[in-house]
Amino acid sequence: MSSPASAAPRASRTPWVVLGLLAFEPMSGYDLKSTIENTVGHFWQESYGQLYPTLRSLRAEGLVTMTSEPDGARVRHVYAITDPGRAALMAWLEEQPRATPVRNELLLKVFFASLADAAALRRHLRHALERVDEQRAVLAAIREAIAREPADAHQRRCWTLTVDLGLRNAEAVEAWATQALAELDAEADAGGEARP
Amino acid sequence: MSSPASAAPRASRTPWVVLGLLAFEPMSGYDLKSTIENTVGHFWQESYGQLYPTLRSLRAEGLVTMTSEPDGARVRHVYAITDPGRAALMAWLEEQPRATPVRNELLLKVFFASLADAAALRRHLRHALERVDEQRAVLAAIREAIAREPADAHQRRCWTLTVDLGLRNAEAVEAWATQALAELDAEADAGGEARP
DNA sequence: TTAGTCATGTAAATCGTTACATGATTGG
DNA sequence: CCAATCATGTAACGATTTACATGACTAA
Repeated sequence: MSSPASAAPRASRTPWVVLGLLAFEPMSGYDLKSTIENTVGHFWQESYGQLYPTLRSLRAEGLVTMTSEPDGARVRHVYAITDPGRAALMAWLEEQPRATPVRNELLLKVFFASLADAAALRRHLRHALERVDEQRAVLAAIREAIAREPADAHQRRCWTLTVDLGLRNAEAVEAWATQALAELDAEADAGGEARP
Repeated sequence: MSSPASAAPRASRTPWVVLGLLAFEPMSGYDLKSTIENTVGHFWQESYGQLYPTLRSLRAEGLVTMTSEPDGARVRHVYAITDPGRAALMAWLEEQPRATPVRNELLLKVFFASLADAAALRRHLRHALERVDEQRAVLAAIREAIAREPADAHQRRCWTLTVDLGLRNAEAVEAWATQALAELDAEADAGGEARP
């Protein structure tokens, strides 16, 4: 008795990012993309291929409206959140966040590193340290963008909190990779191997 | 002149997890699933829906072989890595890891928390602290599983390194959430609001 | 004039999860 | 006998990315 598999429930968070940002300010799809990069970009990304279809369906559901503003020969499509949109967003914000599955390719290569040559592991660890610096620069830029934004204290605090965890994670990776490299050096010295 | 979009390049890392584990020991699809959970589960997950099709295509490419071992009335399908499979795996392990996009629903709710009621943010932070404890238990179990495994020192070190970063990340979240809750309390006291 | 950015999207393909389907074995 | 677990998968759907397509505006 095989009834058709009813399959996956709606799980995309894209609508919520969109509604959240539109709750601060009406914007175009293009603006949404760049605002996402400049604010939540260090822990959340969206592509145009997700954004535009999402805007279309949110509009169909009545959670956002679109107005066409003439801009020279072009037309800007500005989206704004509606009252039902705000209500849906609030309800979602109250819900306990679902665990977002973590996938870390660096750790995968570390886990299997004993199958490759010994230099590869060190290389990956040093590369991770370089990326920590880049990440710090990204976080600093976001922090400045927040500082420039006219917003009340509570709003600013919520935004800054996300940067804070980003910094702590960067520190965790830095301490981990540094210690790992030091231990590998110590083991190599003890084993009498040449260090690359 | 619209030639058909050639679309996404092969980006799945599932084949590499499979090849990596089979490089340690031949296994069935079922074994792969549970081994993944017990070893790399804290930073990498795979579903049967990914594993079985991947095993099929790896076999078609000659990177793994399948042997059918009778097991009572059942048949166990045991997969083993081939020499070309090992070569492909080594080459991948040498490559610099691509950045795996991070998506964190908790931070999304924190970022937008000023749009919801003030209690929700505290609730999410407290919930995060609880999940840190669960995560520590998972990591401890994996550490024990590694200790039970007969493996050489270097192999064991690589495996343990992944657990170490997991622990550091857990500490980062704990420190962050604890500090955030304390600061929110201080602000609430200063503002004269009731604390939930 | 040319590079860069603003701006709006679509098409194709792949990635990945969830739910389903099926049946044997094992321990209590 | 029954529940849990071993064991092997597939179907359907939804999520997401990448590449493409198009064109206006702007500053050097």
